[in-house]
Amino acid sequence: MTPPLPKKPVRGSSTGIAIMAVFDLLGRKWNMRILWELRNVPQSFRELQARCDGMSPSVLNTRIKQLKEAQLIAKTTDGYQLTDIGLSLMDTLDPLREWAASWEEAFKLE
Amino acid sequence: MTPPLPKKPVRGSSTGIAIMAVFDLLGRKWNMRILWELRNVPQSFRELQARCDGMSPSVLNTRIKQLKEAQLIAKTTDGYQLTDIGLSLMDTLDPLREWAASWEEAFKLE
DNA sequence: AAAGTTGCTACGAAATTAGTAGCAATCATA
DNA sequence: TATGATTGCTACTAATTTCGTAGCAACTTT
Repeated sequence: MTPPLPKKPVRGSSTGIAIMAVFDLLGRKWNMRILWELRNVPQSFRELQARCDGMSPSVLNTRIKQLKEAQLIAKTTDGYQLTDIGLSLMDTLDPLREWAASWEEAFKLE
Repeated sequence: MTPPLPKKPVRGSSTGIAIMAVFDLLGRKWNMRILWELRNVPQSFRELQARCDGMSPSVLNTRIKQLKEAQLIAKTTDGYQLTDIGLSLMDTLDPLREWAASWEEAFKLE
């Protein structure tokens, strides 16, 4: 399971373009959620697991490894937390919240 | 495989919050990529498949169904294309390109 | 009318994800 | 300082997802 990193991509993408690596990384189950849950507070393994609906520890473990390798999170004395780049990713993904709301609206109008 | 929709989520998320449905939907392999490839040009099934590195037609087919159900794409005489909401999603995701570039930078500096 | 193209389904194999159990290390409490 | 709880994580199996190939019916093109 080659982890997606820029420059040396990844799962079914032969292009080598960074955005494809992003799609690959974020397209794996739980990755966005994990980063999202870490956006405000550093958390321990088990805290994180709990916040992610009790996701299985084996998967969480591999996700953590990949996200660390991708330099999006790091382990500190406070637990796992976003790196600067990781945080900036969450910042650029933040408008998703608003979009999600309008998406939801669209469904109510049916 | 319950498809993720707002209000009635989804795979391992019990919250019911729209953003979680987004994470679920976009967290499935190929979904972001498919939307991304459609952002400028409507495309036929086989075109789309080709652009997505020849992804397997069975998966593409189920993805198309889900994305249609989520009202992000629609089938027209020109092929599959983004709906308005789908397009707005791509707009809010657009800054990812720039982020990906800086992410890549961070790796070069190692 | 023959040959190609397109959209899609079937189906078995491979890979990913889930779930449960458990264990060594640290921490807290008594 | 013994005891019990908590934490971080690994092992292992089962379930689900994804892949890959083959193929077919409905068009289109020649």
